[in-house]
Amino acid sequence: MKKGRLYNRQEIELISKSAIGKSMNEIMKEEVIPIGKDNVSNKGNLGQLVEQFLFGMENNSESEPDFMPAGVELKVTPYKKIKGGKLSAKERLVLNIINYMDEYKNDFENSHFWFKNKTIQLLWYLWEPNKDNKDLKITHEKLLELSENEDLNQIKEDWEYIIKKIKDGKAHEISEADTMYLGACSKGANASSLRPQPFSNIPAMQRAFCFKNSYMTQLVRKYIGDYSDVEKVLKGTTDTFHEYVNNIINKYKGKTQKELMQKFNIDSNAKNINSMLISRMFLVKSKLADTEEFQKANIIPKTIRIEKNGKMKESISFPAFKFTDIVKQDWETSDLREELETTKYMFFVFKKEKEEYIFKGIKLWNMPEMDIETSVMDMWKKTQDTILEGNIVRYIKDGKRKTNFVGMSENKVCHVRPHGRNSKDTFKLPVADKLTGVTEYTKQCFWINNNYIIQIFKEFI
DNA sequence: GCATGATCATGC
DNA sequence: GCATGATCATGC
Repeated sequence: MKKGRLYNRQEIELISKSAIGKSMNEIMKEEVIPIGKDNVSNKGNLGQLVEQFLFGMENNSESEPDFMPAGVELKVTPYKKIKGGKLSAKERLVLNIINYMDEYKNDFENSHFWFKNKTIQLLWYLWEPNKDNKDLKITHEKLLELSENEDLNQIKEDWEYIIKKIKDGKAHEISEADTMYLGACSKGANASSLRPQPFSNIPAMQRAFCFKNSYMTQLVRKYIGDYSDVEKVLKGTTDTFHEYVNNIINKYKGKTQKELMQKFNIDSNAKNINSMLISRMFLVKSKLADTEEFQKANIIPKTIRIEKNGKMKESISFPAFKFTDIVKQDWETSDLREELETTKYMFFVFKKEKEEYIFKGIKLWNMPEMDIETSVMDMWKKTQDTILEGNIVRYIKDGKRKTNFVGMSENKVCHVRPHGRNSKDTFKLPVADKLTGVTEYTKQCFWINNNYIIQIFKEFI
């Protein structure tokens, strides 16, 4: 039988199936193929170990697919259980590094991305906390043929978007949140892993193509479990996501809130009335944010109101954070940084004219890297310090506690403010507050400043 | 009118 | 009962 890199597609699939139900330790014990044993790394890099012990391949960093001439790329990737018993990808799937100097010369069909990744043999393992990597079990496999994939058109559109940024001399402005399914994630230790780009003198952060974490989560749910209850936005249409969204927006643009409420037969004075309206526009029963396409692309819909004077009264809230989580994290791997780098926001704009809010359209936006790495980082680190030092309450006046958290006037992009049912809705503090001695405090969250975000809505004002 | 603390209505 | 998106209330 042929070996290692020379396996054909059927053999690759067969061997992959034979690994199901086994941990790396078990596979290594079997010693089916004891090749390359001398340079086994003990770091527990499962991808490398699978290559060596399951397929008998030497480690390589070739720029062609792992199996040649079969043209199959091997990927070993984790998923996990999250609350409610649902499954989720644990990581984005990192594909090939983007060579800014070369990749733009190609069409999608002869791109390096396509050459390397058009056929991917996936091996999924279930990640569990506090377990050695080599004890985690491989549970599922799937040969992913991108050419037959229902998402191919979107993936191609994403690839072209990234390439266009390179051609425009804007490789340094690329963000993983730019695109829907195929992203360009940063690769390298930190922001100092810079590379030249062909149409600008500004060095750009090294990036790799990846399937976004959100996209991988949907693959996990589709091929491993939990898929049935996910509602699709695109039903019985050949439109792409963006075309479909545009059609819907054009249909309702210019209508007043009252007209929309009548049309959809909603009578409510809920604070989230506008988000109820947009769910109805898209004909979805669940929340728009919970639909397959929004989940896969990690797009979060938000409604905003612009007042007659062209300003927003309110800032934009995030879910409450846990004080105990913030102190455990580093900025580089923090939840907030991860979210801002990978999330695209779809703002549904309602503007007040005369005495009525009118639906004006949508704006897709993700926060520029520059703001994340300066203002947001600054706020996050100060928040962590404040909690760690137990230095939350500054003083109390009229029964209201003034805090030392970063305020709106202190930071151009974002701030920290309460976010709970009321002031008694609290989370535990890791360190008791010095002034008051309390060991729990009103839930807080990060907010995007209204006077920062308003600048992106110029076209609606 | 802005900044900040506080809270509401919904849906699961 | 809780998380969440969204907005209200008040003092300077």
